[in-house]
Amino acid sequence: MRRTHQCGQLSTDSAGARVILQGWVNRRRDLGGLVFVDLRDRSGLVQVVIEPDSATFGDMEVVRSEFIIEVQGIVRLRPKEQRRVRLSESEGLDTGVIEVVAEKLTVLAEAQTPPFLIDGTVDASEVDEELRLRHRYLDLRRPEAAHPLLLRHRITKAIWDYLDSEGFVQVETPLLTLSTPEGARDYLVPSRTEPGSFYALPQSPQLFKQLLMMAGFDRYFQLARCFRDEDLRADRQPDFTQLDIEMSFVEQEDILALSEGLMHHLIREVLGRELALPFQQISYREAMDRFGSDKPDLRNPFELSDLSAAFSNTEFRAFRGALEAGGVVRALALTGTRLSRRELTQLEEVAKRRGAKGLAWVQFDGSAPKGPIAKFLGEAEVGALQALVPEGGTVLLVADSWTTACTALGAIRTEIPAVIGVELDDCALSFCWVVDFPLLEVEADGTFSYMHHPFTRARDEDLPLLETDPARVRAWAYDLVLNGNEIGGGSLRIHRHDVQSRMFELLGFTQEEAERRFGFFLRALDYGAPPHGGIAWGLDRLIMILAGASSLRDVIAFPKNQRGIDPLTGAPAPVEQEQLKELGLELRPTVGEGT
RNA sequence: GGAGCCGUAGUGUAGCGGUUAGCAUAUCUGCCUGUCACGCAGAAGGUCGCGGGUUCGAAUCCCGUCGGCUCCGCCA
Repeated sequence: MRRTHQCGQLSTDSAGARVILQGWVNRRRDLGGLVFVDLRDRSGLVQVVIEPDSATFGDMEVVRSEFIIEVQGIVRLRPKEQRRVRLSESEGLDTGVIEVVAEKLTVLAEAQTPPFLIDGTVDASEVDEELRLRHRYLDLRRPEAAHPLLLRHRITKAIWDYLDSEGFVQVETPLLTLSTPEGARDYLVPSRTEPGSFYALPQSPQLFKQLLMMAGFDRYFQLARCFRDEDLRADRQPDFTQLDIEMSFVEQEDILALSEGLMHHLIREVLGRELALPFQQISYREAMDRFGSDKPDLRNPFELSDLSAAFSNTEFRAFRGALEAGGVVRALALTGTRLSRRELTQLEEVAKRRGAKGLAWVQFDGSAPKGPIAKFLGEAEVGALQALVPEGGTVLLVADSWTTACTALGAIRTEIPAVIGVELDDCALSFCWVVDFPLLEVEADGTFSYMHHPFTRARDEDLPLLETDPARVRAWAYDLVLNGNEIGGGSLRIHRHDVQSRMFELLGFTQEEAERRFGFFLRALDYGAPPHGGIAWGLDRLIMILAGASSLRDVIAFPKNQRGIDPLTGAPAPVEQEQLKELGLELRPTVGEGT
């Protein structure tokens, strides 16, 4: 290796040293008789000065931004009046006080003018994101773009260290595996050796990690790549990374405690902050009741309340209809806040998007209620409403089924801070657990589907309900929530063949179907499966929040755009006819160009 | 599958019925020995995403389409 230092390593201590640096030209300032170059590598920037009497002065002529050059020279303190405490944003580096006087300058690689400025003078948000992703290798030269990846590295390092010290074993599970029904859409990979058959890329290593427990691996983890062929969002990529954890002979509290310990370690290591443990636990029911969400953001001060009783004799037809249909009247009280018509309309849109038929509102500016529904309100109802906003303000109301009313107001609750101009503390790390999820969800057609996944264990005391009232059965399932984002979820698993079969049955699988899809797994259960459970963290999302990013794309080296296309490589792309033939595949003429 | 926002030199933007399509920055040339977003002078650079329509006249208005982003559905 020729280089003796990295740019950012140099400091006043290096003064007088002869160094060889290699890096990119961040900027060039040509004063005619004197040329300055800011040289950049991963460690930071340092100023190189080429003096007119230098033998290498002429070499500078051709050098442009983003050329890669080697500079041999002497480090010296800058003239006193020319010292800059900080030239770069890189923490604490004081290369602004020194410079490298070039004795020899060699161009290692020329570079075209980049399609967007990457010298730190333009903020990334001002450049079209697609352009940046198409040239991601240029984008990542910017320290701000590279930062989330460096943070990511430190986070995964902390995870490895902590789990290793806790006796966990990292095991890799296959990427080419079996498609299992339901859940998300699978990515399929055709088999050449078994024409007509397909692998699926794993949506998660769920069954493999359970098999590892049956194999006696006690404590397992993996930074597992997972694949789900669903539409993308700012916080959803088709291939993403889970921290997958599974433990044997444990109960729910053991897994929560392990997760908390790990999170505490991680936050201390990468942010130098101390988390208060344990995290608050909120039941699913309570989370929905109070926050209208199963991933409540506890930084948000507003809460929902129930006014079903107060409106039991209401004359307001829309509310009475909802109550008679077995629904509820729920409210979101905004003490001291008045909203404009325009804002109320905007919020009503939010409620409607979540299935509410409308959004009612009442404002108190004294004791008289104002708003379109005020004239339908009896004295008791006005009293109940006013009790929610004793100092005046707005009450937003939705009457509907419990789920719809809670969800709609929950969505509004999330919007409120932005609407009324209150900022949630973005430095806060507000963790909580949501626990006691229902085992099952009732579909529109009245059938049951699992809420978490079909391997989730029901709470023992709720088991009798499976026959009488399955919707009320609670699961040993939990989600980890950070600032209103679901960043992890897990459960205790079924470890008995008979219980697992019963679960499949309940979910509408015929015995034959269950055998065909999960036979290998049911057989494994017959050979002695320990009680076990685990959790999977959405690693990308966690990093996104800790990096202060607003999109998963910022924390993934080479992300895909909203249509699942990688703007850099252009994937996915058509393949040669020959490749299809080998796989025994034929494209329908209407599909793609199919070259 | 659906809704919304956005597409103008390399980049970021102004212009919103008649402009030689403006500005900044980058690029190129010249000058410049202490700059650090160097400065100064000059030059080049535009199918106004694409197609159609309205109009005497369209970057501008209308329709369609393509692309990007955000959201709903979907994501055990």
